[in-house]
Amino acid sequence: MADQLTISDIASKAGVSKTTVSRVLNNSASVKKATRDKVLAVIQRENYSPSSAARSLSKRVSDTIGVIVPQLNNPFFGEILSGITEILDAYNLTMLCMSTDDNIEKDLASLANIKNHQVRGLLYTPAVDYVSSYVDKYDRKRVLSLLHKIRAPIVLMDRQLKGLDLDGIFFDDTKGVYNATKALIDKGHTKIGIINAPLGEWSLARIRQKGFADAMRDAGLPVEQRYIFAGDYRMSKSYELSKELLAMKDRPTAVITCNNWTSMGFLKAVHECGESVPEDISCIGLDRIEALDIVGLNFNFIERDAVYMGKKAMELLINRIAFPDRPKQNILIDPPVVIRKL
Amino acid sequence: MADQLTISDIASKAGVSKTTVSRVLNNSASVKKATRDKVLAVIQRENYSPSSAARSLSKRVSDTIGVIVPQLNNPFFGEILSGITEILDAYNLTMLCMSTDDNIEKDLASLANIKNHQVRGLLYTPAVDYVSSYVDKYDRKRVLSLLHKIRAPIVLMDRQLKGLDLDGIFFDDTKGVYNATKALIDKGHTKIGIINAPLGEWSLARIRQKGFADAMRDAGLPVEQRYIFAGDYRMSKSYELSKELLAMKDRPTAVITCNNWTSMGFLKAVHECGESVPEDISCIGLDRIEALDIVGLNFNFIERDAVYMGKKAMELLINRIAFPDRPKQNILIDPPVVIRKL
DNA sequence: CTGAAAGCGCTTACAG
DNA sequence: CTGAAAGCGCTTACAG
Repeated sequence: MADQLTISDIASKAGVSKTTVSRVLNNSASVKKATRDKVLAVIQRENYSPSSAARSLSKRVSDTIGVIVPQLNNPFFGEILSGITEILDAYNLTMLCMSTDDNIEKDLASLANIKNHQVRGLLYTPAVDYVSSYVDKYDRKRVLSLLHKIRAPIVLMDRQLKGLDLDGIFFDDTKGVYNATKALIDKGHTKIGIINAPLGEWSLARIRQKGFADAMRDAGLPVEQRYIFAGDYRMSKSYELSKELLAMKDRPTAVITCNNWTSMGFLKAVHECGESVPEDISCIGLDRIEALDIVGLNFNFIERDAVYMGKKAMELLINRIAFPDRPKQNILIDPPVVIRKL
Repeated sequence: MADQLTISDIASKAGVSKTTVSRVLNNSASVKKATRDKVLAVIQRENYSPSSAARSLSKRVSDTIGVIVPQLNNPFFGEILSGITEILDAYNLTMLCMSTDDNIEKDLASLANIKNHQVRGLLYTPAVDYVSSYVDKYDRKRVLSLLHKIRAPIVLMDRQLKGLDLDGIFFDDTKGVYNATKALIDKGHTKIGIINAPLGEWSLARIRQKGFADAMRDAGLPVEQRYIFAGDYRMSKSYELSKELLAMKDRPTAVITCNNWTSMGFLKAVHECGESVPEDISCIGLDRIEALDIVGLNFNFIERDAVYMGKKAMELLINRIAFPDRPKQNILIDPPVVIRKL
């Protein structure tokens, strides 16, 4: 078996020039129908498909898009990827996928990698909020420089980078948490806790906190500092904090948990204390937890449809590739609050 | 800002030839220390990194590995990806990721795509069991031909393709299901059902069924055809079948559910019927369902560590790339049965 | 409608 | 230890 079929092989077998083969491959210039058919037949018969490396090199862009997410074993991002691929295939694009583990160095390395691959576009969930003053100035410089060097369009997913003129798609967490908090208040709760993350580090934490604070303020309720817990959106930390919360003498009667793992940590702590939700303490979490829903556990949540986010992000990117000069778009998805039992 | 820095720019700035720059980039031939340092300094200062397309074209292999999985929104595969990336980064490889949605056409398209990208290797979970007689002969031919054209090493993950001399890593589902069934029998159950998938289509279904049948036989128990349900490893189908099962007059007292979604569908049905596990009917599922575990729902399961599988698969691939001629390896992971409450 | 030639940005014998 | 030159497999002006 010959090594790898090249465009020259096809050209000679079809009795035409490489140029012509290239043209039918790319549907670029007009080729006489008879010629085209002949070439197509050979391509078909030989099962030829062009090398993407060669193609990328001469076109100066590849047929790939980059996807950078902070975690791959979080179903939230799995669903985003799933949404992305739904659209991707229709455009003959391939996904270069990297996970940064919420780590700055890996994030920068991924960005550099993306640059070298000359992707057509990038779907990006930054590992940290580089624009925040919390982040080291040097790291901010580096990320900005890399972002600038990636000539392809970039669409932000789920996490904002304020002040950078980029397309983006986000959930309106402020509204989601506001509505969730309000639901709790309407039910009569006044002592409401929240397990979130450090506001400096996470823009997500800020917008979620805002929804909470706004709702409390609108109801004339004070925001008690001691009812605010800063986790890291991971389960184990949330579990610890929840234990603390549950052990308080004057503890909250309801809690907002700010992502799926935070909710899991909370529920674990509640269960271990022999208590239950919502009998002993109420809870509304950010993100559906499918399994709980299914077994009728009455878990209340703010629903973020991640598959939808992935699809929309990819559509934004496709549009941006097609129309580079249109003003940037930021889509805000309104996440409904689903109350099973308060 | 200049368009894109090339190796020529670096060469001229450093006052050496492209060849020399290439050599320090690749650490290929020996370069005088002074020269190397000079070149390195320029690369550093200019923040240069070579185009991967150009590199791939001249080396005839890319710096990517392909990963083909059937689903991206199943946490099982999310965890596999997560395991893969843990290893990947250390080798400066990038992951091309595709999802086939358990669909033959998408699977073939992905394989073709992988071929064009000249990946260094492929981690592959086939959409269907191409070797089974159930699959159209023409499709089998096509997949075999594609697999053959991908010159890079291939490692199978989770789903076997019997008769093809490939590396692979799998869970010993036969043993897992055997032990689970035995646990049920030891507890006194004799009427045991199983929600699996069609045996012809799925090799996974066959090995799981075998574990079940073996355990029944070893216990001298008959395998009742009407207690065997063939779903499709998706939730909605399992839900339907479970409703049927629960409505049987002489129904099983215990059920084996053959993947995470099958378990979810079953639990949903049980819950909707106002019954509970294990009081009204016992269950052991394949795959942990983290959320249930956490809220103390006493869900029994056969534990498949998907992150571990991803890591090991990647390690197999790395080894195969390094030693192309060693005999192929097949790793069988023994999945423990975790019993919470029977 | 078609083809010869140059070029994309690297690597790799080959020569020195 | 270093460099000039050819080549990887495509695409794209340019010319006809």
